Amino acid sequence: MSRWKPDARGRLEQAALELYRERGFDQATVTEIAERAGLTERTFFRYFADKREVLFWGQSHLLELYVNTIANAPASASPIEMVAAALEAAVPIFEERHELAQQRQAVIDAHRGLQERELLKRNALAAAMANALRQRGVSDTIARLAAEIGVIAFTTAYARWVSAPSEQDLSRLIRESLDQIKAITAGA
Amino acid sequence: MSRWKPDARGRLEQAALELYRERGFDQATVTEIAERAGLTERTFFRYFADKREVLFWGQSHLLELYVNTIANAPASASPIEMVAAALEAAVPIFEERHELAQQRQAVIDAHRGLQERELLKRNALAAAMANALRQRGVSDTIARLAAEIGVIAFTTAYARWVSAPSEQDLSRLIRESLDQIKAITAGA
DNA sequence: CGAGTGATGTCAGTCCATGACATCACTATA
DNA sequence: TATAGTGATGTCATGGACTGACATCACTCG
Repeated sequence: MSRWKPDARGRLEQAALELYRERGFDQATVTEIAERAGLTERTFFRYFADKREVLFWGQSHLLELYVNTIANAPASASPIEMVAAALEAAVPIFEERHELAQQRQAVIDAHRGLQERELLKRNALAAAMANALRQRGVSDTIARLAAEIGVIAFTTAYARWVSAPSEQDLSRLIRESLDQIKAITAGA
Repeated sequence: MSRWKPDARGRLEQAALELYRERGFDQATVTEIAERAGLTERTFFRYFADKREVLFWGQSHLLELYVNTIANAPASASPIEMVAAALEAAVPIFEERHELAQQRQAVIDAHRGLQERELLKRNALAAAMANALRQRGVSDTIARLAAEIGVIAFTTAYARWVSAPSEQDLSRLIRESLDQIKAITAGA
């Protein structure tokens, strides 16, 4: 038997989600989370920068997927098509975890501070995609705007997908959002 | 002479901006801010929910302006035109305070936590505009997307306007961003 | 003139977050 | 196989953000 139980990070993530659901984010202390995971408060803060981050750490590899997809998109694609391809590529990751996504989102929706963090993560995704677009030769402003538009389309679609009682096709919802954005701007 | 010096809130705002600029957000304690304003820490927290909010409280009346502008837009206007009109209406408020905007933005750009708060405020603006659009009969999804697009256009334009050494026409920058968004989506 | 009222102060307490240092199973290598 | 790391974790101390409960006291109003 090894010295420590494996997957400390995963145990902390699970304990945190449980406690945030049971008593709400503010009522759950870091000490409690750590205890439930069989660790100490200090160790919690070695894995996660703060009490909120524990709900978002898993997103870090999404960013990589988005960036790689844009980097490998066909040269013929327009900026918004590259972004759409990236969003599409990540769909399976979400569809495998619909229930977890619902639980997690309910916790976030109940707390301003968590919504803040979610927006920051979204912003980071947009910035990373913009950067990837720039490396494909897209001008700075167009890259930023295309990435932001993509994030909006995804966010809108994701919100509907998460809150839907029966599971819908996330890809289709994303495409619908992009089409609607196109219609809105064209109509001006 | 009245019992207290007037404008406690304003004094706190100014003291906070000064200290955040002098030593950075993390190094400035609330106690110091309150002392510089001739008050106590406890009073700071009566005016502002937390240490970040002091930089954003002033935006609260912007929201009102956006909402009113959309409420009074001509019935013939499209959703995105209503949003553009709202953004346009707020331009003078910013143009009167270019230097303050620069100082404030420098502080925010230097601190993740403040960027988070800024995103939350932006999100609140988008939500308020979406709501105003809904009351003008726009469907829920279109209202949300149009408001978000408007916020992106504004954010992009504002970033350029703030960082520009010589003062540019913010209205023009906003219109340019909207045009670029239109081009990006149309090209898909 | 006395009873509020409201902005501010005082005090005690909780929890988040971090730095410094200790522990000790495991590993590598001489 | 002895020994010197190594790294994940624990322990301890501390500071600072935030909150609730209660005190103060110039001002106002009847």
